[in-house]
Amino acid sequence: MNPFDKFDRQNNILKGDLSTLTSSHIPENFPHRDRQIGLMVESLSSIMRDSRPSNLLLYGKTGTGKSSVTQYVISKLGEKAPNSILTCYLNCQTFDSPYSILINVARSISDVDSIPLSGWPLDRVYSELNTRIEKSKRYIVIILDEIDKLVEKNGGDSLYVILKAADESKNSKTSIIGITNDTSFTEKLDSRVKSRLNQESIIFPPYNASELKDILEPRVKDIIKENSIEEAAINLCAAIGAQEHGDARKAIDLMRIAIELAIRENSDCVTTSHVYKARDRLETDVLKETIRTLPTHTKIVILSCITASEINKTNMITGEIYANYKDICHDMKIPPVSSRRVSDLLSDLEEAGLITTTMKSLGRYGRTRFIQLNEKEKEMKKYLGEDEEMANFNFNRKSIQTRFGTNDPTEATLDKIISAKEEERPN
DNA sequence: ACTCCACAGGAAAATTGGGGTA
DNA sequence: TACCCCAATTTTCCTGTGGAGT
Repeated sequence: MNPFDKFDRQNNILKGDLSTLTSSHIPENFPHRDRQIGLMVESLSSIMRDSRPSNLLLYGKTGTGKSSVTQYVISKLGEKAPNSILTCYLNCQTFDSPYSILINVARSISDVDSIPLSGWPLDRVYSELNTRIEKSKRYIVIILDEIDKLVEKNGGDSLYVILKAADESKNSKTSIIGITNDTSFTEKLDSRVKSRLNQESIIFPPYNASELKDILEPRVKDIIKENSIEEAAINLCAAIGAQEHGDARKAIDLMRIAIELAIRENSDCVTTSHVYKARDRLETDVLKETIRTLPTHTKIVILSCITASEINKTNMITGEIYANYKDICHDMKIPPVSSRRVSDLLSDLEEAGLITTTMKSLGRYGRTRFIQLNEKEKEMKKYLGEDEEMANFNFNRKSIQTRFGTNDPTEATLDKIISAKEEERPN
């Protein structure tokens, strides 16, 4: 059979465009978000009257519609009042320094590309931003996604600078929308920032399964031929999304992948088994992407964890991981970073969900973090093996002897200490 | 009660690399 | 070209700490 036959064979399922089932797609209506939309519109339209700009803070876990609703509302307002609203969307994970934020806001106000990515003193960027704001005479809405990252990284300085810039603009009205999934976010703020930022907040609660179904169903019906999807498949997507703290993004991604799989299998109907397969694939995709985008030294650290765990099985501690890491760097002829730095990289890995660490004190033998790889160890190793940066690492190497430096309690002692500890606290 | 391990993690110093000015 | 300024990243230096050993 000619492999290209597959190409022109009609699929039995799709009648519309599958790309409407991506999380970046902004739909025309948002089930169960009327209240939030109403509040946002109310608040934003008050900037357009001459009243003082009020800043908004949106709370909610991932996939509860914060970003999508924001983009939707902004675009609708833009249609109502063309050429008077200017938006600037920034993800604070990527742009986390005062400098990069100011630059990006300034650039989106007017794209005269005169501000270099580095080199200017901050106050020059600041005054340049102010003149651009005043010149533009438009309403400016700055959306700061994952705004909590700004506080973690440098104590909220960036936030203060940007709020001040917004406050001081005279001719134009500038408003800031902060998006966060950290409900305790405001507690970490310093009071001068808090009063400016926390003027109005809107909460996006997680979706439950039936709400997720209301989201999925109309979108699916638009692009799928009649009777080409089991009701149960939709329900399952909704249920899995609801389990994951009411995550609509996950439910939507699952649905899309399930449909793709069904098409690839050339079946007539999307079934629950497609959804289950989609769930597995989604998981591996996320893991693969997480590992691929890790910085070089972070990759080596996770590699160090993996090779160490192959020998040690359990109970890896920071010192061992670092010693092993240095060995690997030596093998790969890469200069290693300091142990202090590796300590931070381990925290990064924990945040990325690749490892779990527990602080434990071994009394005489110090206090350190115990490191456990997550259950996808084999896959992680495989993806690292495919990574070109890791190409000259010998994946068969085995060498790790360090344990507690020179002052080595025997393995048995350590195990005793640990098991004694675990008996104390069974959970 | 006191010691001391093996780090955690804060703070300051040093390095790196982009950019400006003369 | 030489030299200065700047932000970001890392290193260096440091203080703090839970609990087994003594």
